[in-house]
Amino acid sequence: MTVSLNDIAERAGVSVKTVSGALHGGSARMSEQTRLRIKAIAEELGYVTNLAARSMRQGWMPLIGVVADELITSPFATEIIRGLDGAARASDMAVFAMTLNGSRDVGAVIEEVRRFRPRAIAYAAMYHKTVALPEEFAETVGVMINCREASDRVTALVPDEIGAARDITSYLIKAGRRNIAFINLPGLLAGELREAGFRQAITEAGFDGGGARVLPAVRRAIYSDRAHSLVLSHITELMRGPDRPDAILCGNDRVAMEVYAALRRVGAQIPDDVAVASFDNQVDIASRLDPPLTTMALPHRAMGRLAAEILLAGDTAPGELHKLPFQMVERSSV
Amino acid sequence: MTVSLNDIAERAGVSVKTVSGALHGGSARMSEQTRLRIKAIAEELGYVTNLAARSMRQGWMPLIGVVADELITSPFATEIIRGLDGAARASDMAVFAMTLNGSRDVGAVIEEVRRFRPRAIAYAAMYHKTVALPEEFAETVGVMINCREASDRVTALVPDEIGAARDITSYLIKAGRRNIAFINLPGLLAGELREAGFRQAITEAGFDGGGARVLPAVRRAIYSDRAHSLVLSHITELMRGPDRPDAILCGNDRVAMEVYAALRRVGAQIPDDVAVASFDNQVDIASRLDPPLTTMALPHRAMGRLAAEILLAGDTAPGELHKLPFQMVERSSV
DNA sequence: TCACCGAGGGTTAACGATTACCCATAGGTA
DNA sequence: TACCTATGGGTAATCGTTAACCCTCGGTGA
Repeated sequence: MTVSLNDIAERAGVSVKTVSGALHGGSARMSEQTRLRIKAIAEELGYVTNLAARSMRQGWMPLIGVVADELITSPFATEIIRGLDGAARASDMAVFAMTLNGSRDVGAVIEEVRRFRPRAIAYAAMYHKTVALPEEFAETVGVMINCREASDRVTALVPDEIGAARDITSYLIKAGRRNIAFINLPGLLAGELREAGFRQAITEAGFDGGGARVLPAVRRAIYSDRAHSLVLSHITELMRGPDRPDAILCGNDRVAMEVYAALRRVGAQIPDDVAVASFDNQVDIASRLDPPLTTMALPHRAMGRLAAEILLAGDTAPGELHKLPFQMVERSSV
Repeated sequence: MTVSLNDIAERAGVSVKTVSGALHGGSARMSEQTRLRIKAIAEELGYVTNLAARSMRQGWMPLIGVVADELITSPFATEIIRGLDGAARASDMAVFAMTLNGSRDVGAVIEEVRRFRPRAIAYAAMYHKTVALPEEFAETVGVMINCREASDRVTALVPDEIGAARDITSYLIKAGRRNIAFINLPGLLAGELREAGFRQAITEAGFDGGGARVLPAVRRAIYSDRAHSLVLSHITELMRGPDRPDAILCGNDRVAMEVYAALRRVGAQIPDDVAVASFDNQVDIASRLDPPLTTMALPHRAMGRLAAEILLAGDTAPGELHKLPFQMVERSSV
């Protein structure tokens, strides 16, 4: 059914190895004429390289395996795959992702991926977190993306949450805001780190006494329809209180969306009365809010790209931790 | 380096074929004792099946190849992959997706996928559209997902846009709304079909004269920050005019988001003054709007699942067109 | 004249898993 | 006793590609 090198060899009246050399071996000794003739026949017959067969000799398939922790449900985390894919393609590799949707255990999925003999394996998380990788996979997985392994045995790529929080807070301060509240998402690693960065920037700027407050945003799950209740009460309290903030930094864009709604309820204007800034740059939300939201974009694409580069470089890294910078997207909410 | 059947056979003192039978061949004649002993050794040595090697005999890798048209940029279209994955897994298959990001031509990407010798190939689009597949790939691609091939040579799975529009319109009518405006997204196949369904439902209900109007929503690209300008002017005009609508059906959730903002500007209450309904159920948006948006959820998951089932059934379908029903998600905007 | 060289291409042995076919033994049966 | 069959397992070919090694045939310098 499918065309093999053999078929081409027969048709061309040469040996298989000559065909192989003509099609793939860049430097094989061979007259240009023969090479062209063989290529023409391959084209005519509709030959498609069989990578599985090639992999028998090579020992691996030209694949970067990705074990993804719910990745698929995240709208913007697909950027990770995009970054991986771009860098992989440069080495003529493809990305092969497998998702562990909740119930299944990590080890089993890693083994499933290994059956395809990828050149290297990465573990990617949907949101920044710490992951406990089973002992025996510490050296199977080459890079952790958007997460770190509990005992830091594996090289990890994570967003620089603290730095981003410091940057955006400084930005608010430079914009003249002096009384900044931070509405955080409790229970998330990213939230904790962002809060730490926020505090650092406030302290460094030297006006802690006056303004900074940190409030938890929601208790319910992110996808709950009713999550905004807490935000509304906080905002109402803040804006009606004696010490009105002139800026609100949000734990992420979703919180910002709720903050927008709450501010509207209490009649506050963005950015005139209150500036709003946030993290993530979840495009559908951030660019569509009214006014469009200034936010720190997660370095997902960059993490993907760097991951592929590290994996393909092949130098067994000693479990470093790379913190990648966010990028500020200035819109009109500040 | 990696463990092969040979290594296990040596260790167990049996032949390779016996090991193969013990590990994979369910019904091979063999004492249970031997089977268990071999399995134990395989486990101990950390054996992982080499699917590439197996594929040499089988002729294909246990993969469903997916050629995805920008799929990766779409937050909710990942549901297609999820559906595919679920159904594929039931047959011990994996999904292997490759994205054509704009510049590259379809044929080249299909060939790239074919190099991995997938059992079958699907073509998936990010949003409902018509695709012109190069002539020679009409029989390589087994199923079109969320799109149809221009000349309908390939079995296609698409959302039943017309039916969905009729359903949601009828729902608005049943809710007592009599003056319904449809704010559409021009230039999209889905928009055209939804509009047709809307008109059908209005006509069937018998009160066309009074209320239904169709207005284009935006001219700019979907991701433009300034896209909402047109919506705002339309809504202002509608709501201030003599013939105020009591319901607005939106071309999709993004339009709805802008409609919300516009209605707020003109001081209209949702759903008391105006009910709002929409299409897509883009969760981040629909469930977070205030009030949460009633919308028709796209059957992405179902399309993925059905695609895998069709591909794996193997019966060369004669280019049918399957229209899959949306699911209504009732929230509180109606 | 002859050993040598390089271009061009052939032979063959892997790679790992599967499978069609064959063999040996034990126990039952005519 | 001779034959048959079920059980447990071995042998070797095969899939498509690559790579190590070999062969042949002009031409060339000594």
